[in-house]
Amino acid sequence: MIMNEEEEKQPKNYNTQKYRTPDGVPADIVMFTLTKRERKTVTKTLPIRELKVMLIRRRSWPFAGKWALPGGFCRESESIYDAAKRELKEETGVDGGHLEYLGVYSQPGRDPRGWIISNAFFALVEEWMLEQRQAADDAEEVGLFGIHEALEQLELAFDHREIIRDAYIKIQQKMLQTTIAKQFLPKHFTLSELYQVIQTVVPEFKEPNFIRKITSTQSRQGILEEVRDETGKKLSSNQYSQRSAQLYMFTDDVPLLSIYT
Amino acid sequence: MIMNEEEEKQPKNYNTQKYRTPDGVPADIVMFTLTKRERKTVTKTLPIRELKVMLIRRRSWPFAGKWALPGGFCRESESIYDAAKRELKEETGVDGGHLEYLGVYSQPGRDPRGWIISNAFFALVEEWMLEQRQAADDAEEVGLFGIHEALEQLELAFDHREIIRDAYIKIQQKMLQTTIAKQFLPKHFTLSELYQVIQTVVPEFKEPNFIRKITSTQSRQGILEEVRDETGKKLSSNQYSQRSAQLYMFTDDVPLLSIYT
DNA sequence: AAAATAGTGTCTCTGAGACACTATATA
DNA sequence: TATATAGTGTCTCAGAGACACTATTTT
Repeated sequence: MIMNEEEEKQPKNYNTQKYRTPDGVPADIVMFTLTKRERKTVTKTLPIRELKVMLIRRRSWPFAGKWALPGGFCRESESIYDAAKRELKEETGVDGGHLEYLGVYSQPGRDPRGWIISNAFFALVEEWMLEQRQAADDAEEVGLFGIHEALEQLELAFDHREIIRDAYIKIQQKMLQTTIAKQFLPKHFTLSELYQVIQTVVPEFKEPNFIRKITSTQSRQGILEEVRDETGKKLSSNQYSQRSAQLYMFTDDVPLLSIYT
Repeated sequence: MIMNEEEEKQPKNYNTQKYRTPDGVPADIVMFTLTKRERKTVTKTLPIRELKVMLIRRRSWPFAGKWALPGGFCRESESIYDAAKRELKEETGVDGGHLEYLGVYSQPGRDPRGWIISNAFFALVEEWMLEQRQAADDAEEVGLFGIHEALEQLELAFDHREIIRDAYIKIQQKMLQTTIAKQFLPKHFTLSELYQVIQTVVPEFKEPNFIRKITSTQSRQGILEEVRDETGKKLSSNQYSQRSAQLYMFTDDVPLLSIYT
């Protein structure tokens, strides 16, 4: 911000505490991860994937014993996004991961401690980041829950059920309309893996001709690219199947969708 | 929220003012309107439309004399959305209009008055609502500016340029991906009007076969519906053209887009 | 050979895109 | 009659959807 001298002088009679002010503005984070569990079968097969949410069991009032989103109060010297980033790092020990703003939760009475306005984020992190966290700080009870278990069976603190529900809706939208699937995949992946990741987050997604469409249609060509070696030969992998499958990677293209075209 | 007795008892030693707390959490609103100006031509023609933003000239420190978004501080007894709704009503005198959350602005130093975290909204209102406002309260200087004028030429208070830019990006996205165009149209409208509204908000939008596509394609049939009278006869209007044009209305369908299908 | 997954051939039908054409009303 | 806007005829080609088929590798 650029200001000139004149307007920068704060009037002597200006009092910031004239009105009741909030008691705190925390950032709470819905941390999603996609767990991968190898299946013990006779033949090679894709691992079972599951969308999970990380929660922390509260130890003190209010909602002691209930599960809650990780989060922390924002400080005056940082933006709310910075606070969320700091919190994410504290929980995972890692700087990376997708972190995105979700919304503000300000219903009066949502926090018995006072007038506390929460800013929610969601993060997509890798499973190992959370495991690291659990090892580092075993003073706090950390849990990884399937999204439906968290939403339907757990006793949650504050309005965190609502926040998790909103985050789930948003991640499903984003999974179909952006390329965040890449957050849950290695750099190079097969189309079956991609399909499985999409279906894990959005079970309703069904696309019988998925491979055909994604490879043959002009409009989709932009977002995926075949992986090739130095000589230009296409690379494939048979990690999860008998016949080896072509490897793909996301490009940096962000497709723009419209209902009118 | 349902709580049992036990956990609801606030510990005596709990002090909500242990830490520095924010000095206020306002809701600021980017109020968009689409002005319609009749053209004086020999033949009937569509009015010229323009996307405008309503701003208020600040009278006191800080940023006295600069243009700013309308807004007001949130009270303890209301949610931030309620505060925005209240503010919108104060400015327009009307309860209606599309009001949607935009995001939080919390960069340290953004407000010289202290630690003030703004929650931005955008609203789509009709022009007459703002005219009413201007008449009601002539103590305050109100201005309607073209979006590009506001972004590129005006001296704006706080970080309001950034907020307006973000709101502009969001309204453009929403215009293409949802049916908010209906906020800028009468209940019944012609396809030329719809096309013009879309182009006014998103100048890059070009669709030579617009009428053909929107009427002939299955996937689009869901969102628009022909207007008919009681006997089922299609209704048309020649308000803006020689030959009368079919009238349409939006259905309640919300199309779900995906980059993978 | 059987099984499992990857990927193709091929057919049908919808719809996008282009452009010239017709239709309706007004100056 | 000229003009302005609304809307259609028609052709070509891309691509969606279905389903049987082939390809590759492991058991």
